[in-house]
Amino acid sequence: MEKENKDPREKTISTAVINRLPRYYRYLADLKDAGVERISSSELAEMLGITASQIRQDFNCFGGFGQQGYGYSVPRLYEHIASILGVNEGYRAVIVGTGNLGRALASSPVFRKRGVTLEALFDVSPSLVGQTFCGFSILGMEEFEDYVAEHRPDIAVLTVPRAVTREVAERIDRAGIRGVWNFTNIELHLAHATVQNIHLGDTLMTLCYDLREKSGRAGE
Amino acid sequence: MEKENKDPREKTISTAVINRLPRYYRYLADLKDAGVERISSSELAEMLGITASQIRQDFNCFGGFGQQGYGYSVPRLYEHIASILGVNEGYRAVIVGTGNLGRALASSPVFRKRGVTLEALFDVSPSLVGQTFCGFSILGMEEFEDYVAEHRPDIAVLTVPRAVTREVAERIDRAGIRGVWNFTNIELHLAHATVQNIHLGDTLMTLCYDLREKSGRAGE
DNA sequence: TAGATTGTTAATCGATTAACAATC
DNA sequence: TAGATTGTTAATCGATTAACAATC
Repeated sequence: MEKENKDPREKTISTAVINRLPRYYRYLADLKDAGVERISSSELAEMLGITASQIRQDFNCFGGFGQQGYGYSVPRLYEHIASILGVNEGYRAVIVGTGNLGRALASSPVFRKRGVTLEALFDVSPSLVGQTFCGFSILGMEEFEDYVAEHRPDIAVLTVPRAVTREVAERIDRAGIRGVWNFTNIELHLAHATVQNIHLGDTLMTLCYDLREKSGRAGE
Repeated sequence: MEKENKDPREKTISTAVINRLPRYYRYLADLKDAGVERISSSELAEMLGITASQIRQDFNCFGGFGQQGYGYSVPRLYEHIASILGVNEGYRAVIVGTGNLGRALASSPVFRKRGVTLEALFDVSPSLVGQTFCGFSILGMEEFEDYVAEHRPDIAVLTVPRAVTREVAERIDRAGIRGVWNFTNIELHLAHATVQNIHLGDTLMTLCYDLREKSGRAGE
C-alpha cells in the first residue's frame, strides 16, 4: 500500500511483461511455501527455462527489488508481484451459470488463491435455484440486477450455454460489473466491462498442432 | 521465383503466427457458417482489430492462398488453417478425472468442434466408476494402462485433484499417450508427452490486473 | 481493360539477450 | 574487503507495419 506509486516516472509495463507475471507469481508462491528466503535471477531462470537477463529486465520494470550481490527476497518479490497484478485487492466475484463448469470453478481454490472472494452463484434452472452448492445458495437470474445493485461485485464468471451468452453478457455489462471472466466460446467485447475471453478450444488446437509437428518429425 | 514456392511446408512458421491461428479459425468458422464466400484482408482486419498487413503476412507463411484483386476464399482458408493446426486429424482423447471439470469438458462440444473424438472417461472414485456420463461408461484407473495399450489414444485430458497430479501424469506419460491437456494447477513437463498447461488462475490474475488499471485511471 | 487486393520487400518498432559497471 | 549479483545500457533479434509492384 505505502509503496504504491513510489515511482514518479510513468514507466509503462509492456503487456509482454504483464503476461509473464502470473507465471513468476506461481513459481514464487511455491518457493515461498517451501520456505526459500532468497533467489538469484539465474536460479529462477534455470527453473523457468528463460534467461536471467529477461528476469532482471522484467523485475526492474517495477522498480529495483533485488539486492546486488544477494539476489531477490522471495517473500518480498512475491508480495510485490501480487500487488502489481491486483491479487489481494479484495475483488469479489459471482458465477453466472451453474452447470458443470460453473460448479467446477465454484469448488476450486482458484479464487481464494488469488485473493478473490466468491460471493454468489446464479442460474435460471428451477431445479438448481434454491439449492446449496459449496456453501452458496444458488440464486435465480431474476434476482441478478437487484443483487448486483446491492452488493456491487467486481467480477462475473460467465459459464452459461452458448445460446444465451450475448443476452446474459449484456445484462452483466448493464448492471455495472466491471470484469467478465468469459468461458463461453463466444468472443465478447462489451461497452463498459473488461473481458477475459478464455477459449479453451484454442489451446486444444495448439495441442493438436504440437502433436502433428512431433509425429511429422518422428517419421511415424 | 515460382520454383521457390514449390513447398509451402518448407517455411518455418513462427510461434507468434501459430498462436494467432486458432483465433483466425474461429472467425472463419463463423463466416463460413454465415455463408460468406470471400473476404479481403482488410475486412478481416477490421473484424479482428489487427492490421491487414499482419493478416497477409500470416496467411502467406503457409503459401499464398489469396487471389489478387479478389481476396481469400473463406471455405478454402478455413480448411487450410484447419489442416495446419491438425484439426480433423482424427485425434482421439480420454479424460482422466471425472469431477465437475472433467464432466464439463466431456459434455462440451469442444472436442467435436476440433475433430477430436472423445473415447473414454477415467476416475478412481468407486461411486463414479461404472456409471454412464454423456454416453461413456466411466472406467476405473486400474484399467488405464490396459486401455491405453489397446486403444492408443492421442490425448489425455488431465482433470484430477492437485494431490495426485504428478503421479497420474507419470502414468499417462509411461503409457505412451503423446499429448496432455493439463487443467491442474501444477505446471507439468513430461519426458515424452507434449503438455498444454492451462492455468486458469493466470487469466483470473490478468483480469484483476486489468480491473486495477482501469479503476486507477477512472479515479474511482 | 481498370480497379481491387494480394504477395513480398523494406522500414519500423519492440522485445530479448549480452555485457559490464555499480554496489551490496 | 572480495565475490556475487543486480541494474542498466547497448547490441541483437524478431515481429509488426508500411509500401508498392505483381496480377487477378
